Amino acid sequence: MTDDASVRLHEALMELIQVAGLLQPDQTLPGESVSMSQAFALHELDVAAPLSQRDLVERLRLEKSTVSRMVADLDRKALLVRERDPDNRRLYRLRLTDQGRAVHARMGRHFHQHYVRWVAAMSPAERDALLTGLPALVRAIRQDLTADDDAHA
Amino acid sequence: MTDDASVRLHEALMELIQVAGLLQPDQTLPGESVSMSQAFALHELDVAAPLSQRDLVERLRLEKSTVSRMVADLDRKALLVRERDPDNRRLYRLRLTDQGRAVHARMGRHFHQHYVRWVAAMSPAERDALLTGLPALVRAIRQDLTADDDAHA
DNA sequence: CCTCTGAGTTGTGCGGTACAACTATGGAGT
DNA sequence: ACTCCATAGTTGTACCGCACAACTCAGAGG
Repeated sequence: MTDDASVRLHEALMELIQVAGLLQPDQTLPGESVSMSQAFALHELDVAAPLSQRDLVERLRLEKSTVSRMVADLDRKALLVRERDPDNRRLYRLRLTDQGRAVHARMGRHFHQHYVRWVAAMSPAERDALLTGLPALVRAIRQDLTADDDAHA
Repeated sequence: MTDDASVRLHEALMELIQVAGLLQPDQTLPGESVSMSQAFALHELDVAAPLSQRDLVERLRLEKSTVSRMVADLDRKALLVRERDPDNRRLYRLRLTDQGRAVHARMGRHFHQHYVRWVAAMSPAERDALLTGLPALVRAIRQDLTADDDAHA
């Protein structure tokens, strides 16, 4: 039954959260002074620049004031530049600097090392299963979220 | 290659973190005033009581001072009782109260509703894949962690 | 005894977040 | 044009969860 599946999913997700150390404060790169959320912001901006702060608010699901300070901090660290959109001077056009891209790349490589070890500790069948199931789960959660938003609107 | 798998795992996990709202502050039950870590503590104590605070420190991977205050809070809320171990009065023997168990059960049911919706939004094949891959991932991460601890010791 | 270890507590500080109130830019409606 | 409202971003403030360090207290060995 799907009920049993839910229970097992619950267990597995709890364990994942615990084992991944998601209860502790943000930790990204040992030497790097960027928080978890900042790392996500760098990623978003590396993949799809330019973005406004409003865009980041939606993608990171954070409050605009939080994003405002976070972006200001990244700017201070010269990881991104904020130029006003000439067509609409209310908006920023956020772009990573070369340094920002470099930090993002370094973090990527760092995490990659973990993932490689994890993948190596799994059988091919388990790996395939994970890479099928995990994206499906993300899709399912997204679906649930949008349904919720619609109901709320 | 396992390299490609790592990359895809990276992507999937990042999306999971984002979509699950793990960047926002702790949120457990809408009406319940217990934090994420407290919820985990309740779970541990419901499954395997009595536990000492030292046990919780290990299981939750938190600092002993954090656990101390957390337990004190749960005690204040009458969700658990702290009795000293008569054989060794340094240790506590933490046990949930009936109310604590009730809160844990309510939270369980609440999350369960989410999981049911998520599972329902997945195909049977995807569901099976997830329930194969996720525990395997947890096992792989644990393996990696213990290997790390050993190297550190 | 005296010292050493281990469980738990308390003082303190920090980082990340939200909420509310603010400024400033732009788009309508009359 | 002038007013009104919506939107993008900023600033003040407060909270929560966590770690680190220094402490107390109970037990074990010499």
